[in-house]
Amino acid sequence: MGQGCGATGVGSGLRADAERNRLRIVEAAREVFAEEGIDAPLNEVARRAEVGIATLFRRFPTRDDLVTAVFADRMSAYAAAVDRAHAEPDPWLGFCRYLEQVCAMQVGDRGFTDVMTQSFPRFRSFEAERRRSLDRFGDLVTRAQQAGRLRADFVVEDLPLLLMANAGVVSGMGDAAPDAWRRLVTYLVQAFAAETAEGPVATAQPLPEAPTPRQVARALARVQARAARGPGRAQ
Amino acid sequence: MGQGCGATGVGSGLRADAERNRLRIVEAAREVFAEEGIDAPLNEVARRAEVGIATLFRRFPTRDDLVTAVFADRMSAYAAAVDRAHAEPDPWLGFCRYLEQVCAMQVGDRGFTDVMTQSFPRFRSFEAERRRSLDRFGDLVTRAQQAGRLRADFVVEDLPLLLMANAGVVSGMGDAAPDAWRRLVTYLVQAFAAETAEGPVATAQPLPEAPTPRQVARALARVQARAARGPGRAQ
DNA sequence: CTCCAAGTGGAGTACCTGTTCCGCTTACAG
DNA sequence: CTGTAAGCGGAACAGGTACTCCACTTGGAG
Repeated sequence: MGQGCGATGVGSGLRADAERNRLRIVEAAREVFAEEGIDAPLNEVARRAEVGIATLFRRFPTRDDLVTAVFADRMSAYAAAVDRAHAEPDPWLGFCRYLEQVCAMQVGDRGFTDVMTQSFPRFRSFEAERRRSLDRFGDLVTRAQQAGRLRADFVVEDLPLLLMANAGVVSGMGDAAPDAWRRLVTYLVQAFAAETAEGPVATAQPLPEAPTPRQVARALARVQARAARGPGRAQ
Repeated sequence: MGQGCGATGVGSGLRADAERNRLRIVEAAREVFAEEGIDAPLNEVARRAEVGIATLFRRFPTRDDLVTAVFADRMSAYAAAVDRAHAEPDPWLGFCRYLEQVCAMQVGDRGFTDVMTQSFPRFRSFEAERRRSLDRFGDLVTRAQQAGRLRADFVVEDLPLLLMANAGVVSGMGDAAPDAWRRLVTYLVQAFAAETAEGPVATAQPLPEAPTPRQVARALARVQARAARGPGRAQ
């Protein structure tokens, strides 16, 4: 007698109206998160989706479930970027374009910036993708170094460094100067060039130690812990 | 008959016990702001000062009053740094040291980072000091450029850019990698060197437009507006 | 010592956000 | 068409923070 779940065709297992609401919620969350970051009030998401708050919580019991659903496709794009970079025949150009693309992704979407800089370990579902991307980025680095274009003391951990710096500029400048980040990235790309490292300035001032992978991991975990402690404030 | 205000000696105009409490509050706020940023709950400040919440609000009617009191001396230090830089005989060294000092000030004090990156226009009392510092920094820039050590396309608006980038790294890495910011600053200093700008990489990839002073001002104002709208969240 | 204005602390109010509960509605299988 | 489980919405509860009010205490002038 009536197991109810009709499953009209796909394996969603949701009633048609429920599936429709789910999509409305994700769509609304995409907008809200982009504007206010992933800590935006969920009330607002439900309101914009024209859905009761309970419906939102029923479908996405935790904020992270919602974030995961919202940014899944962007994460794929992030993962795809490194593959595109590998396809580029010129190692240095591939390296530079990758940095620029990744930084560009942080622009105009505060939510994705949050996900990129604080939230990798927070969302388990993204961890595998992130790890793979970083590995592939390592290949990119090696290739550019062997071509003699990227300085030898560049390490993969400089990528999170760049992402955090870029996030600072993006969130600091906001829409008042939406292209300011390009200037930072250009400065840094020039600093990353092998010839810069061989110049007298660089020789006189050696690069300080990069953060270790463990340190980066701890840093990201710390942000996660802070977010867990208090879902408020933060800014 | 009794106008009450004894004024023990200095012009504080406060009763002795009240003055004592004021100091306790500022001291507590200094600690709390350093740890949690300038949006930290004021409850916590009052608790740590062992003072009733009403006392805090009576003495500092707005959060900004408290922030101003807490960071007045640090702002003086910030202003003094540019003078020290001018005293340095080598223009390039003075320029570099200034950048490093200013960035170092953002480390280990989340509150000061907030004040430096979001809050200049928010706190009128600091506006004059900031403007003067930026002017003096402009002299530093000119001097270093005339010495042929600083690239000609460097502009004073690159300083807020650097501060925002640095703030991103400082808050992102936290105490997990407390020295990571040095690596960013070193990269950037090398990028700022004149010889870097003359290299083939820089020539191939010209620097994008810097944000105009107006854009920077608007960016900072925007952050102020957001902070005014909702004293929560942020993080 | 007396007195009172300055000062105090904590309870109270208001607002915001997260999260759950529960009675009502509806899609859809039979 | 009908029954029912899935789904729904909003009220209610909970916790945290900003800010105010007011009855009580106290420094210090005279």
